[in-house]
Amino acid sequence: MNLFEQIRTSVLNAIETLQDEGTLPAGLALENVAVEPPRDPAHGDMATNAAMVLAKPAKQKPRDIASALAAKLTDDPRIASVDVAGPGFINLRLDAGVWQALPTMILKAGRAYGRSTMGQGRKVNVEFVSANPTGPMHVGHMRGAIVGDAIAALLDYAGHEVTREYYINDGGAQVDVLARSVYLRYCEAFGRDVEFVEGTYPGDYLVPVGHALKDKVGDAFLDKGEQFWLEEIRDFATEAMMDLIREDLKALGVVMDRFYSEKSLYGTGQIEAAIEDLRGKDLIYRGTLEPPKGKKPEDWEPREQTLFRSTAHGDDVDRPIMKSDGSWTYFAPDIAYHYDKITRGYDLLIDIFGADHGGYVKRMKAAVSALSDGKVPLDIKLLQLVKLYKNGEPFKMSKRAGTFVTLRDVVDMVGPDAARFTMLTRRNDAALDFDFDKVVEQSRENPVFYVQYAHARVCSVLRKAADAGVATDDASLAGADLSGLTHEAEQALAGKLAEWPRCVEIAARTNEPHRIATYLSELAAALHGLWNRGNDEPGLRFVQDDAATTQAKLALARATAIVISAGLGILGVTPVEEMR
RNA sequence: GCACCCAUAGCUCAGCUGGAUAGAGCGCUGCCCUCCGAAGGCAGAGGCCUGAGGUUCGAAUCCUCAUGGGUGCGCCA
Repeated sequence: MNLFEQIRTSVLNAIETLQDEGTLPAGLALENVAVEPPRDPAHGDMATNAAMVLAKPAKQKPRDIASALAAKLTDDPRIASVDVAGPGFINLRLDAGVWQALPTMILKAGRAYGRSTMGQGRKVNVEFVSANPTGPMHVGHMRGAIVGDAIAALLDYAGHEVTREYYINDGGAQVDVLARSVYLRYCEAFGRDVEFVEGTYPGDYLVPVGHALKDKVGDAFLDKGEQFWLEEIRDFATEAMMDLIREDLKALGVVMDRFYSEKSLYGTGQIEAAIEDLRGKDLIYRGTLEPPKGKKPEDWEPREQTLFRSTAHGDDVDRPIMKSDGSWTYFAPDIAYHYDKITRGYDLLIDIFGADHGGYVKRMKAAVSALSDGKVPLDIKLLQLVKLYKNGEPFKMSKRAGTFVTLRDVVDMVGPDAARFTMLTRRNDAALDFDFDKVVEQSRENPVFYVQYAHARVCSVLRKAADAGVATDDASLAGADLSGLTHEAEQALAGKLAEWPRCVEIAARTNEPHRIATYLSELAAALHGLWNRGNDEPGLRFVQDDAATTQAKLALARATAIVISAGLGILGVTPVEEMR
């Protein structure tokens, strides 16, 4: 399926032949032998670094190895010509038939073209969003939701068994604050005057929750002390907030496989069990931490605490897991939660955090390393800020003034597709500019539009051909004879299509979905490029006078649309059939 | 003070487990629209890949140091 892998196999076979002949020594490490698209298309269709990689271990000159390899590679019927260039690159030009076969293969495979088995069914847990259940989600959560969902989809496409998971922080003090805030709204629902003092959430999104509570319990909690209602309102309010969050996620097109409650870890012995596991490894002890140098907290005083020896697993200092009053710190349930994930048998854990949680990466990795005896890797993606703009001007939001941009606001303004694609065009560790006007702008500079437009153009030309009586279903196009597709612009597009499986594997290996978005922009550019050439050279247009030629060209176009559709599918974006 | 992240064209950013002459869009300059969708197209100028060392046949990419920016740093999650 992956043309680059197929040719790489051919290169490896050629190396083996040379080894059998004694030209090359046996036992060479071949992992670094790569077959890649050349930087400059003039160099050919593919290039391999084999000779340069093998030169040192084989104790031969790279150019000599290259010449010997080149001679063997010409035996492969798919390889039309071979030449040695530069320090020892072997440039390959493939037989035109190889390119011409590609669209046919894609038409037969559909969106499965590019699927990879590299994951080998390994179980992966992607934990993302995990916003506190104290209010609606904002744009920062949105980037996390989109990136996490795309990573999950990407790994699924690359052959992993993926679970999307959300950790509900419903065990800390912030849900008590939520409960008190809802209590105020509840009182308000009875016409009382209330005051939102320091330490409560004044947002009006709690107004309906207060009313709902009134409907449920009547005046049972009115004029009662906190001890009578705190627990019940906490549960009620948390559930209401989670309903809100689930709805927002749904509006974005994100569906979690599991919501995992922090509270469920308390009183069940799970935290204790995780800590006991660490204690059994001699990683828990009583001790006193040094104050941080340089910036010493005002109220610093030496204190003996229960600590996790995270330094034994790469952290800078050991971390407290218990407060002085004997209750757990937030870190303890986090440890227990990850212990649970490990126990559930995942081969890989991925956490998506905001960049402001960067300080917790080392300790979390240390915990997972300790709990799994180094067997389960934890990859933590830190997401940088999203900066909002409106028409080029910074869009300031201030919680105090109440002009707080929620995830829902953004989705309502630009739609889930534009929001998702735009959020996936940048690396996670780069800050992202999000301009409300630009993400819906229909122009070359907006990649969302550019990629969608390419897909719509193909759909449009297929409709046009169908109107002219050409059979344009995938099965018919798969039967077309593509031997007439010899133009370099057509081959460039086919070459881009050949890169798709490779792109998927690189993106999946690095957990970087933005690579899919970058690839789609390039693929769209190749399609638009070919289309534009058709303006000057009528022979390159997709719809020709005779049906057979038209079908051949449409096969290439339709294959492109299939790959765009598959790529957008990973990003969670719906491909459109027309732009109107 | 320490840790982590970042630094690529005037601007916003890509850059493949290290590969050949570092790419795209915007902006700029010059051409082009009787043509399947010109909500544009083609061409051109524009770079010490922050700096200095190192590893390597080969470094924007890996390592060290420096500089500049972001984030965080014991009973908040």
